[in-house]
Amino acid sequence: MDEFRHPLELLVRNLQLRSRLSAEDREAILGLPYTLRTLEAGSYTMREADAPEVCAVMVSGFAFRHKMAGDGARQIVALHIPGDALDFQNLCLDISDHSMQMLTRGEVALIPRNEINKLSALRPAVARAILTKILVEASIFREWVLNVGRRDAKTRVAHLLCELAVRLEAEGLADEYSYQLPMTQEQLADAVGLTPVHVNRTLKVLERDGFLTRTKRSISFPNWQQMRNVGDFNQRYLHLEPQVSG
Amino acid sequence: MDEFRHPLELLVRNLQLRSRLSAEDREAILGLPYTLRTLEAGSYTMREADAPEVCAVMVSGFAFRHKMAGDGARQIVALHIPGDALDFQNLCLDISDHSMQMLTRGEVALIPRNEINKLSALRPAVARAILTKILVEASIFREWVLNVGRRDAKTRVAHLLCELAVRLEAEGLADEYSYQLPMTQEQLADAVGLTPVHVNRTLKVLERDGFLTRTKRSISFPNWQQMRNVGDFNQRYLHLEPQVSG
DNA sequence: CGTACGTTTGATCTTTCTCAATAATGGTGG
DNA sequence: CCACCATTATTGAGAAAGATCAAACGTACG
Repeated sequence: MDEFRHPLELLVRNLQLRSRLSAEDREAILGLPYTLRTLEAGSYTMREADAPEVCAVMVSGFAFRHKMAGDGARQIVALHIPGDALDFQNLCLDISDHSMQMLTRGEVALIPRNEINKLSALRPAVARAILTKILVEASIFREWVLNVGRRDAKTRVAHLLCELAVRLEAEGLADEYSYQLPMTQEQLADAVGLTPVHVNRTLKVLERDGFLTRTKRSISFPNWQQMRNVGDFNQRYLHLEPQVSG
Repeated sequence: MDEFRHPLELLVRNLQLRSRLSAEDREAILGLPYTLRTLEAGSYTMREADAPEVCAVMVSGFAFRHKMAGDGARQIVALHIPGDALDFQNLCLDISDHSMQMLTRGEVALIPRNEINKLSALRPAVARAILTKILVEASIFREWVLNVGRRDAKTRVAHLLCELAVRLEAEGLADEYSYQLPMTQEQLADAVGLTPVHVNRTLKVLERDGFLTRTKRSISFPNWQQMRNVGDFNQRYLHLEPQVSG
């Protein structure tokens, strides 16, 4: 079942999580011109103040979006998994307000920005699917604000882990709420606005209390219901329930 | 100079901060059907889990977008000023993932959702202007995450005040970096992820050190350059520099 | 003029950070 | 396969930012 797969297949599947696309729409997306590129962990796909020219789509691997505070502190503001388009957020903006880095080694399909605009103009359903995806990303930002602003360390870390589990599951990249977490505790800390030391202690507590199991970089939840609870996690903000119309 | 003004005039101006609109585009927006409504401070324009049917545009007054944590804590995730559309964020989403409340008494123009969609389909420049606005709002969310996640109390509060100053100024609603701040310290606290008590102390420090002056609900910055500094504020993320194309 | 709401202040407590050291782990070259 | 190095994870002790609790003070408005 691991036959050849079109690199943009995952993007199509991702968009279809929330939008209906006709066969022609799907074909049109798969027909977009792209360049496939393999990137090392840590490499940048975009830097703050850059002018984005292509739209990268994650084919394999993980990436994160981040901003720096004046004192050098880093805040990760989003995580991206295969099927995500990394640059929908810049579609109409000429200067990037943040940076994007690979979390792991992975492949990325680079699509010229104007090709996406052309396609959107031609196919309203595609335009709408992209807009929907953009709005869901915004929803995730809002939840991220809440997470970082109003939840204590334990809840905060648990919430992030829950979000990743559900997103990976929706994409078909994890099952039974167990997945590879390719983040160091320092990156985790930058995502939740804590220090690495405190993230470490928090993970230990979650583990001690039986909410999660870690082995190397793999993570799993013995009791998903309980984990959701600890993480104050309600997936409504991911808008995965089928959307009907507009 | 306070003659009659079309309620959607401010929306048009707002969109034109980042997008070019032709005279016909502007007319088309002003031609949208709407219902004008006056809302009291504290009233909701939308609740989490609601199905949004109209798109509200702020004509006068202020509003805020917020989410609740499981323990009852509230996080304000966005502030809106006249000219902002409150529901672009829900344009393609059928269930709201957050709530919106009036900060002050104010007027709102309610536009049927599908009218906006129809107009977008008809006028690509309008669609693009709306998308741009949506992306800028997302950028503000990202900065909000950074603010709440990685800045200390003083910087955090200062940053929020700076953002409001610049946004109001851009809209022509404040001058010389002095404006009416219609928020209680409790609301301010919910916006920056602190307690009201600590916000109070922080404001006092900012005042004592000469970074700001407060009289009633009015606020001003004796030295804007210094204030920006304290607030670690760089307005790039507001994308107010003229955008050229795509 | 009294009530409700918002602000201010003090005292104390907690969570999280900081600093520092030690232990694993993974990858590399030999 | 092993020794070595660089990262990452873990742990402890002490410090600090911010939270909590409680009370007093203002102010606006009916």
